[in-house]
Amino acid sequence: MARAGLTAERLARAGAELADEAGFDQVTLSAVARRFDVKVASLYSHLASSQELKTRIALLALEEMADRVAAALAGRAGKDALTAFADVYRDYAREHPGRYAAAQLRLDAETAAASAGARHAQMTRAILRGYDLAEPDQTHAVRMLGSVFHGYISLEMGGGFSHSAPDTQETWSRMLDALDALLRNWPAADPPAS
Amino acid sequence: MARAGLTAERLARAGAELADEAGFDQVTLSAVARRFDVKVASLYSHLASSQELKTRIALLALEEMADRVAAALAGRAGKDALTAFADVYRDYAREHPGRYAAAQLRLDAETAAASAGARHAQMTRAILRGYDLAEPDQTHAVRMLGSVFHGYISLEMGGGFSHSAPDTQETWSRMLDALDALLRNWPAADPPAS
DNA sequence: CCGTTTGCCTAAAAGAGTTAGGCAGATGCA
DNA sequence: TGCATCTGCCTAACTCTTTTAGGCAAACGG
Repeated sequence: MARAGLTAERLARAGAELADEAGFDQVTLSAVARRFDVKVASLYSHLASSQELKTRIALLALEEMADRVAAALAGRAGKDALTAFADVYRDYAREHPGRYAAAQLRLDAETAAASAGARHAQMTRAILRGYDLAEPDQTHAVRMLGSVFHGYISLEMGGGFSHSAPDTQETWSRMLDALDALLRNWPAADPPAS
Repeated sequence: MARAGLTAERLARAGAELADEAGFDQVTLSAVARRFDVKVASLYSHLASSQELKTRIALLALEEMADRVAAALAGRAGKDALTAFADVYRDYAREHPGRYAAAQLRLDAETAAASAGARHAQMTRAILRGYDLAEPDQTHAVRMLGSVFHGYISLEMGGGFSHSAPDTQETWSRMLDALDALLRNWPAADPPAS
């Protein structure tokens, strides 16, 4: 029988395309096998399980996003960097909704350690170099930025802000303005009541 | 044969418990049927599909959260209200991770309209009464709050902030301080560069 | 008390994941 | 080049979940 030239990487790439086209929850060994015109069981020579396929898609997405962020951050600082950083994630999620969803997959500790996760953390922290934040506030701010961006994107993609008055682009810009203002003027612990 | 006394509501409630115990992705008609010691096909007298079960769990969770938020918001204003509001979501997610996950389910338009979603939106807006924000900034702020809380909780539950230095409770408090400060001093559109 | 409704049943099919074992094309070594 | 091994894809079989069709008996309404 002719060999199809399968590889874990090729399977992951096909899975990523399928995720973007049909949704991450439609990513299945059967669907991928169909795409290569191959029997499902054949995939087990390259993947240990359906879970591995999903994990590989997640890792692929994390790498791609990290690469884009790195490129976007080069030569930028302050609010310029903040905006570029945030836009990379939002744009990526719009271009590759399935991959973005995959990237939210909970990875086990060792897989996470080997992922591009560290690069993301590092680059998020790099954003803050343009602002004057000492530890532990820097960590708090890193976590807050991650939360806002991830939360916004997932709500926007999930239709949470559906068809209401100010469009979402407007909110996105104003939110970045607000975050920039906040980072430039990060409040001291336990601020006065008023 | 003895009747088990099944109801869509009872099934949803059992599904919610199962979700909290084993994860929302483990919620399956088979598992719920097992829990009632009933054959799977019998569930179809009460539910049109597995999807309906999931949707009902989501609606249940949204209701429960809305009730808790309403109770927490009574008699509070300003930062006090903001904190109570945020804590309700975070505590709910910790107590009922499966239900919280269910609440993130994408609902179709009519189901969403009939859900407690409107109450959530309304109460989020109520938080801002303690701050001086006119439209459209109010909407931007509502969306931002939703994003931060949802994003933070999902990252925290997904292990995104795992075992790093300042504990997550500390970040949560400081983030609320920061949001309070931000809302009290919401920047005008397009702020100066520095 | 009887007829209808309805709740749970069995049976069956389809789709997904997974494992075991086989065959032939590709690869490697003399 | 020739042969042995390896490896990639196959068939077969089982499990689990979802869903539909049709049956039987308990509950219910007049």
